Amino acid sequence: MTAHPIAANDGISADRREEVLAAAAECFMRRGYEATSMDDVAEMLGATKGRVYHHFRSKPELFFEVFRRAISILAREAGVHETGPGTAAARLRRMARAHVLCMMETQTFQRNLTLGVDLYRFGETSAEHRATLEELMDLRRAYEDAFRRTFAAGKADGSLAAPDPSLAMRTLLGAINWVAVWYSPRPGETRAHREALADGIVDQVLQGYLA
Amino acid sequence: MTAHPIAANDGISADRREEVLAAAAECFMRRGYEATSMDDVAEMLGATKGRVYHHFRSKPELFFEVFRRAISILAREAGVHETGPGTAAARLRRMARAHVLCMMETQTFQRNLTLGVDLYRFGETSAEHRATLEELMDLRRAYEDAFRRTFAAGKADGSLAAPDPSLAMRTLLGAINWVAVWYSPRPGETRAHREALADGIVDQVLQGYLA
DNA sequence: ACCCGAACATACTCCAGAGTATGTCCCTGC
DNA sequence: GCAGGGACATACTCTGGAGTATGTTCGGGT
Repeated sequence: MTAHPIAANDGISADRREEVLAAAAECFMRRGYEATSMDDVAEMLGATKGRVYHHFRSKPELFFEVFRRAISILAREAGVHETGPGTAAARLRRMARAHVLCMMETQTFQRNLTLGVDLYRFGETSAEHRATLEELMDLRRAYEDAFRRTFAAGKADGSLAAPDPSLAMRTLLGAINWVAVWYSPRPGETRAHREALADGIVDQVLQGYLA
Repeated sequence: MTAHPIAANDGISADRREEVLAAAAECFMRRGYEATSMDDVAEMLGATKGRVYHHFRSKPELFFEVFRRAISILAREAGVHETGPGTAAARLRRMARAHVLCMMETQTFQRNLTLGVDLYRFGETSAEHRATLEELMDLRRAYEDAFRRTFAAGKADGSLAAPDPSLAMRTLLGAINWVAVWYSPRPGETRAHREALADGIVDQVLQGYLA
């Protein structure tokens, strides 16, 4: 965070924390939040609980970080395309395409978004955690709103035909979020291959919203 | 199952078992599988664990029954429309519409389908449970295949334009499965209201696949 | 050479929750 | 009217997992 005299040391430390975060994402994605034990996360690292608790205060906070990371990736990769050249339809296509690629390439993080929403709906978290969850849900809502706004913009500039932008956003996001559920990378699969697949998906799905 | 001398008694008993099943579905949907305790299910019934364990041998078996019920509802309500009058596009529309209505009206059961798939992907269930899970996944696959076949039929009869029926099935199911995630019934909502919403969703989503 | 703190590992505590064993009530058939 | 079993409630056991307290190693600063 703050500038330390030895920047190199800070970078190493951050990397090791990152490893823990990635292992946690993997575990949470596979077994779900509750079924994942802190020992599971440690085992995946070839380490012990000590290491995990050294970097994260508790299991909820570890999960929250995974969630936060997932959204921040989406916002950076896909959300940025909201402001860009071309019609609303063109921008929406770029957003959706980037979103699908995120679902495929950072699947371990992205699948935790759904888990987080479930946790929110009827979590028994108390006070402090509740507040954090609210904040995370706001981040998610903010990201989704980019899609909603773009649908509305498409209605205005005539490039999209969405009677209900809110509903359109939900069906579109449903279709492309679902990618994280069924997609698994083929061995020896290249980036170009994924891009082609993403294009195919987006082409088909977006067909329903074009003017 | 088998015909008993006193049919009335059997019916009453079946109803009480049904109550437990519904309570379990509600709990599993809210908290997820692992986070739900057998005491939670009992508490929702205003009863104790004794009652739950009287009707179901274990927690996994209870969940499996919920899952099985969810698919059987889908197959009965939506799957049956695979064989019907009209073009493949018309049949697909009826299937999708019924599917969406199931997502809204039997949400508690349907949301457990996703949980089941997650459980399957990396469950630590052993031997017997593993076999049951395989069987349940087959049931799900069989249901999804109805959509896949209908897309293929639409390619043949010229009513649908799906280059890849398998991919089309996935994006379509993604969009309409997602309904169970975001939909919650408005107070005082009528069946007609839900049907209108379902029509709106299906109209929009199907647009992308029409020839 | 020594100290200190980051970065872990080890060895505990403690509770929630699955499963069980047993008791209780009531209805039904004889 | 009584024997038996279905349909639970009560009262346990026992393990797994979150969190903690304490030990250990190692690299850098003085």
